[in-house]
Amino acid sequence: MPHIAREIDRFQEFLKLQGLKLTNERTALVREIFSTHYHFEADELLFKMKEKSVKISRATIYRTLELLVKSGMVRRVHLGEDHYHYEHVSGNAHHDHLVCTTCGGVVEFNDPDLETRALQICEKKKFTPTFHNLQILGVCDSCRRKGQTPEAPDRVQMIASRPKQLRK
Amino acid sequence: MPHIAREIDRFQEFLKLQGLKLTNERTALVREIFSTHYHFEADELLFKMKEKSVKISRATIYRTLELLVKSGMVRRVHLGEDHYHYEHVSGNAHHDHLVCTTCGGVVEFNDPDLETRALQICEKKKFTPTFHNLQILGVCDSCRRKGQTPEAPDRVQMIASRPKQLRK
DNA sequence: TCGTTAATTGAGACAGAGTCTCAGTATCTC
DNA sequence: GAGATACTGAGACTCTGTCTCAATTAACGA
Repeated sequence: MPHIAREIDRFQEFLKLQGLKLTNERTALVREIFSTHYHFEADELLFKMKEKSVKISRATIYRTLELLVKSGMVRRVHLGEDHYHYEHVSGNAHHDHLVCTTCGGVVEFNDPDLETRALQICEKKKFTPTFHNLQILGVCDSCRRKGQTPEAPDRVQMIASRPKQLRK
Repeated sequence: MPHIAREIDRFQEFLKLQGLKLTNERTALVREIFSTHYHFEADELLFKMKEKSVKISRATIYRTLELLVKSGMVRRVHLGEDHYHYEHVSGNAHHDHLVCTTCGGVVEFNDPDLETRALQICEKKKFTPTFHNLQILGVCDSCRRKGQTPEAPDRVQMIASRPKQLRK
């Protein structure tokens, strides 16, 4: 997979600039993240690696994710749950999320008009923005067809989440 | 304070509809939330009550907040930290947040154009929205004047947070 | 290729936010 | 006022995430 090799190179370059090292663990994680996952949780990554019998500790997972975020290759986002989700950044295009509170599905969108408007608001408030994060919670088309009706606005606080894997 | 009495009534009405009871603890929490705080954390509330020598357990705090969220009187929001913040809903006007990553300050804004655009996006994606949550992270005017420069976009992940109170 | 040095790793302790259980207590309704 | 039922507090527990420290490994130069 040439595409993944490129990501690994990109990461290595970043590491070198910081005087840091590319290890087997870091390589394996970049490979995993950029090959299959899109939105994922740290714990999920830990589980996947265990499944593949690649031994990587929780501490290393979190440390590597932090580096990937710093390098700009991975983004840390809130999707309405009480912990972080991560997503890899391939096209570099900023985007936001529609999160279905019924099935937990996530749809991305990028809307230049919305971005522009957000910048105008910042300007008006003399605020220097660096990052923004918009989640719209609701019910996706296919869940709605299945008869799911949305909760009253402002009361939706939980989204459907996958069953937890065992920790150890 | 007639205004707070009204909020308590509102909550009681909600509780009655659900076959639930208004207790001293719940009343005290509504009073606290609607009298002084605006954005607050569960733990902060716990601490304030302790300070006032009103004995309320953590479990009750969380249980009551959940009810208040269900009733629509309180909203649960992410402000860029890894745990929830709450805010009471008085005017019922939806708003979003500018969060300063330097001082931790929060500025609210409500922008009809932005809301409209968000709805249009949902329509296009056949998504039925119920709630949305937009945080713009960056540096506020007064911090910028003090010479704080923003981090590179997409790499800002932490915001300044107040020192933690002791748990117990 | 080898040795040195400094970064990295894993195990497990720790911390913070939030949930759950259960026995004792308070509220609401009649 | 009594009974039924919901509520509370204490503390155990879970989950996410961080930290420490001894042992390991990558990277660089000779």
